[in-house]
Amino acid sequence: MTEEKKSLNFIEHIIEEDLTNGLDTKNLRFRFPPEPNGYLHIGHTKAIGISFGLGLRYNAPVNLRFDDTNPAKEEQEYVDAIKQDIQWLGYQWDRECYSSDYFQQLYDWTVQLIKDDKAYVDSQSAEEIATQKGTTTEPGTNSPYRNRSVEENLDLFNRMKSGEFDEGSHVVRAKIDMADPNMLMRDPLMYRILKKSHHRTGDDWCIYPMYDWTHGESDYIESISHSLCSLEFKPHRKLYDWFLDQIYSDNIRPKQREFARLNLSYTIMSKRKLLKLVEERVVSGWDDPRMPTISGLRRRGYTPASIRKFVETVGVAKRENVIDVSLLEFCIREDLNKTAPRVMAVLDPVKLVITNYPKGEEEWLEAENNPEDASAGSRKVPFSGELFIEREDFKEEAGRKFFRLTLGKEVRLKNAYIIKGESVVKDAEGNITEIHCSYDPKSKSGSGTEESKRNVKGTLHWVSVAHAAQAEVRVYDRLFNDEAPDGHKDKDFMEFINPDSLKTITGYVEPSLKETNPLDQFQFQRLGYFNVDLDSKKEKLIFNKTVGLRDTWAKVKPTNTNPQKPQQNPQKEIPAIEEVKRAGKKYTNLPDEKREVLKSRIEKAAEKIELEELIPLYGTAVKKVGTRIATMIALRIVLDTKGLEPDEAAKEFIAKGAEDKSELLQEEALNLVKKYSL
RNA sequence: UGGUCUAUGGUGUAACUGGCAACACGUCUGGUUUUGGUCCAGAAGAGUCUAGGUUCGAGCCCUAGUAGACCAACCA
Repeated sequence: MTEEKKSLNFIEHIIEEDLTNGLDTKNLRFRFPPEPNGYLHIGHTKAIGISFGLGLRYNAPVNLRFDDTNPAKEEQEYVDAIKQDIQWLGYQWDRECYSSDYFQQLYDWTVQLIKDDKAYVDSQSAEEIATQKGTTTEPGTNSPYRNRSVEENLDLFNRMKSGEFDEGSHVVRAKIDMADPNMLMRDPLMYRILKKSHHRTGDDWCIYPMYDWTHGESDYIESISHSLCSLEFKPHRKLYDWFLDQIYSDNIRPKQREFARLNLSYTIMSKRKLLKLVEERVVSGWDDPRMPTISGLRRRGYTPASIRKFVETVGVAKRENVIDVSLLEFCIREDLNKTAPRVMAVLDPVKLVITNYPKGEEEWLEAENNPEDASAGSRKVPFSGELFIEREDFKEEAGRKFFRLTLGKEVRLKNAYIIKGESVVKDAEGNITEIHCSYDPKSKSGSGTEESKRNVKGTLHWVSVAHAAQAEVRVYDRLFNDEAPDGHKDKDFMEFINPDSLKTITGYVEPSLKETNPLDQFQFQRLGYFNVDLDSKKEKLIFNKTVGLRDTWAKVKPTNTNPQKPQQNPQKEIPAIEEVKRAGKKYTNLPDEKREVLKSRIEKAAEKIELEELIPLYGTAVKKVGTRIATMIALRIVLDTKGLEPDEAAKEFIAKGAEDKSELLQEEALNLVKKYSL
């Protein structure tokens, strides 16, 4: 299609196969079916990305379908939020559908099932039905109501619909098999009575269909060709197909396929748990920038492109996975690096006085907006004799790896002059209150002088004290201290909440930032990417830190407060005999030169092996030709280095090898035969 | 305990009909750079969960085992 030669994931393989088996590309149609009972989060973007991505790839329509069959939990507010989030991500659905649109059709089909003796009304309590279900190891038992007559069932179902009965008094069940090893096939519920008002159908209905009875039929009604969902629905597939069998005539037959859901390290994805964070005020709301919700990410400064790239990069497969947040961070940095204007802001200020700068002077210096984008142009920033620089950028005594400002050394002020540290002023406690320096007037950036082109090792960002604007800056850290907060059986995820996930600081920003709008994005040079918060106003600027710059310096600093898990792969100590086996496995499958490498590896390992150690290998080695060869080579070396004659077991092994089908093995064996004249 | 699914560098995903295990992130070098960013060049790191089988040849096929996940809501 559009891309060159991207490898296909397993779902694309399935589709390709269907296509070669005669499915018309025109009949391809997908769907994204959220339940409107909460906000979308980063986990959903995988499902969204898969279905909408397939739509784009095959130029096929994708329906947005709200799976709204449980009025107890669903609200219009969520419908609206979900639509907004999907649009913001940049995807376009074909039709906007609702499962509730199919209530009548579902009802009619149920009547048909009852007539066909495939469904019945059960009048037991929920508890009774549950105990009859049996367990995963024991079959269930039939309901006493299972053999009601068609007429009675029809009558009861009709009266359920008309509101004659209380909640919980009757349900409709499919008549399948109470002994099926798949629990979902043990006469699953199709309808329950729910006297609740629905956000779309109001009080039209007081019976509502269950998920299983709704989903496949909705797919069928909409002519969905491939119905993609996450792995926990795998057991539902059998039921999905059974229900489809009952009503299928000749339309497109939808196919459910399942993929592994997305897990992100240091966060949680469950709607229930996210709700708890909101309710217990751990975060400020669903769109708190620390939340993994789409709205949280948006407020944090993540772009649609970065999220789409992320989803694309994580891939699609069927095994459980935990994706490192560093990949998400990479995606947003990559995007923002190309697009975010560079500005200067000082978040932990210390005053820098330029002693030889004319008192009261100021000048407006040219500053490039984005070195990655020539069309971004430039702007003017005010400079004066009193500046703020980052406290971290100065050290009285510095090691040779520190190339920021120290006494007696030179650094460049970004877009300005080269300065040299002269002295410090301290308060009574010994804290530095001012740093004094001198500047070289001829070194002004862009002035064309020789001094302006001089190379100094360090470059510092700064703002002018007199011109800077004050701003509140919210710096976020991960919400949880644990890689998998909800992955512990014995501990609650709330125990892992990071108490320092939000730091609110007051910083100084260059004056150009007074003219910004919420959600505008910037790179604060040398610090990271920041955006303007939704609550920011001209009188009170508020910025969110989206993500820091990649920082290799932070890693070598002794005071690294953000401990990355040390994940150096320890060199595994492999026993010599194991080495021979391993090398052997691969032996026959390689070209000559690579085989030589392997051979020398075997030979080297063999020097450490005793003759007796090889005996167990004669047995297993008979099975695999590579192992046989490796063992033969090892045997040769062992005999050589120890100056031994082959024992009985070895002789037998050699004799077998000399008659082997594999020429490589024969060759090795024959050498030994000759050498020891066997 | 029954059923279903899964197993490939630290992480995630590839490897078509069996044929030199690749890509991205991360890590580490070096270079460029008025951001310790970007960019450029390079390196280390897996022999594909284990044991068998089929095959000239297995990550891929077969058998058994092990480990993990999912399944007993009038939720989706």
